[in-house]
Amino acid sequence: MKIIITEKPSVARDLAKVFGATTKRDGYIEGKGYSFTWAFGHLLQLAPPQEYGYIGWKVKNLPMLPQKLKLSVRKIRTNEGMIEDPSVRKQLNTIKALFDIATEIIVATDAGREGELIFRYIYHYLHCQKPFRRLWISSQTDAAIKDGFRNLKPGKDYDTLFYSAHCRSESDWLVGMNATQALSISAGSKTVLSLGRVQTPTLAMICARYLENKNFIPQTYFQVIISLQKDGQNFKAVSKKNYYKREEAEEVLNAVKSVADGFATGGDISKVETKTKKEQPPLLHDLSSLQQEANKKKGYTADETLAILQRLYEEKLITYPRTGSQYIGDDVFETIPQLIEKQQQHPFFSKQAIVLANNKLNKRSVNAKKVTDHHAILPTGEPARNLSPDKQVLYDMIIGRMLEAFHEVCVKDLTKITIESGSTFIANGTVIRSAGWRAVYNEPEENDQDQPENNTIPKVSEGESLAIIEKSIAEKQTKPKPLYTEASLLKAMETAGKEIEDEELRYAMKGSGLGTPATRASIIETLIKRSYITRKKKNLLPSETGLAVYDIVKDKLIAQAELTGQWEKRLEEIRSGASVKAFKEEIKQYTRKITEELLIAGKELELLLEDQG
DNA sequence: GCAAGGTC
Repeated sequence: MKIIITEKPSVARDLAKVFGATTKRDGYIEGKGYSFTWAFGHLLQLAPPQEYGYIGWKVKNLPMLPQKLKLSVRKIRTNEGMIEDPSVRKQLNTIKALFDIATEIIVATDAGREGELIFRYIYHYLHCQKPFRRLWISSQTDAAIKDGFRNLKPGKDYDTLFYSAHCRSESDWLVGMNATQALSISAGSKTVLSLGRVQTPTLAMICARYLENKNFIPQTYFQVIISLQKDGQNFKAVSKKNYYKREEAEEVLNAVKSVADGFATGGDISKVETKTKKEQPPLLHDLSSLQQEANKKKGYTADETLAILQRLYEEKLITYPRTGSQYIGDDVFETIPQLIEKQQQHPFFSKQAIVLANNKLNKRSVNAKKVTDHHAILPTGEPARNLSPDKQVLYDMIIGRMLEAFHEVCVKDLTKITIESGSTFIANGTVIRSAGWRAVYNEPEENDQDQPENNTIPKVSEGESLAIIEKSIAEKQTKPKPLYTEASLLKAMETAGKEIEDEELRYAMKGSGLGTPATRASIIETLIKRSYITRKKKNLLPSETGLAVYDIVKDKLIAQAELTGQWEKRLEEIRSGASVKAFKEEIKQYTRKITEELLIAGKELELLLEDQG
């Protein structure tokens, strides 16, 4: 019996179907000499400190540096505290029984670092010794699966990938557990003050933005606005300069030769520039972009969106949602015309679905090289009837984005007119020549409010003089960067590291950022659970505790996105063959250092937390 | 009581 193990049940079902295996057993599917079993994510986790004899949270235990970290079965929280998850234990027993009778093991967990770790942890925990081969595919179409099985790789080809995954896992444990205990103990052990490679830089971003916003001193400035007329059509122009004194603006205003001042045509057109701009459609959705859209448009939290998507996925209405790729491969692209055709009955999108059916599809979102473990989120094409309102909203966002992504470019004429009337004024106009993908939602763009755009601008030419029928002064204020919302925080986590100065570290974080698509929502929830941050309307605000923790760690490496960059660089080196030993030693050193620092620094928090009661 | 990672 050949045993295939996947990361999650849905993949096992897809593989079994291709092989024609149809007998459903408890925890696996059987047929044609194969058994397809599965994990559900990580079944095993690094054992908590008490399993090494570090009982209670005590300074004498710190830093906790066990000789060897152990694995233990995933736990769930119950009224009696943390217990082994019985469904996980049961599935491990199923996997063990299958491994015991296996003539061959084929590893089909997701094609990535964590997928490798999910299998290796199971394999080691079960003390399995049998050789295994690796399936490495990034789409679940029949063709991709068949091709993948014809090209199974020796398991050992992925040993270094496992080493890098293992280092990631152990390093997060060592730094996170020790830093958390050190800070919590030295602050008086009244509450859990957690710290970690991902959560602490995330907290730092929220706090830094909050303080920047709070301490921002707005500056008043003035613009002079004129209204011109041509052939009975009005449009606005704004002074080229901003003025910081009202008197200056008034001088400029007074110099404007308006009709009221006795000038029938006091606005001289000195320049007309028109250029055509092609605007590509947005890419297909990945989890993060969808969470951002759902937060902006509907106020859903990242966590809520993920939960709703999981239900849509379990009902087989959408493809795998926890993806970090906004692309699909050519094999999936072949199925797109049918998926679009199915939307021709859609109450809102039918018209554009019909338009698309008759158009050549835009292939901007088609790039097999940019498909990582999973491709972009798509509908499966299964009929979606009677969805709850929440599900309908997200399902429609996925459909809408699919239609946009395969649509034609939007073509616009951008016109910039320069007008002289005492001083220089600028009018900007945008005319959409061909809406392309923008026809899907048909929503106006968000404009830069400093430069009002005229949706239509009459045809004018250089040398013409137009009537100025109105003039006024607009008083404005400079604005701080806005507080983070979940949408902007997700974006910031994704792109964290883009500003890192060291080129190598910046490169190492490219395409990863802080956390992963699957974990960002839970990182935000952790910060809320610790009372580090609160939600206020759409904004995320730091609490007193959050700010106090930030103040203690803000200059330390643990609060910087660079830490992830440094690790990613080393982990990639390990994946390509570098020694694990040196990195592990550095992590130990860093653990000792940060633990020692926090045991001292946390004392500053003790009084503050007492004050809060 | 604690990390970050995965998923029902």
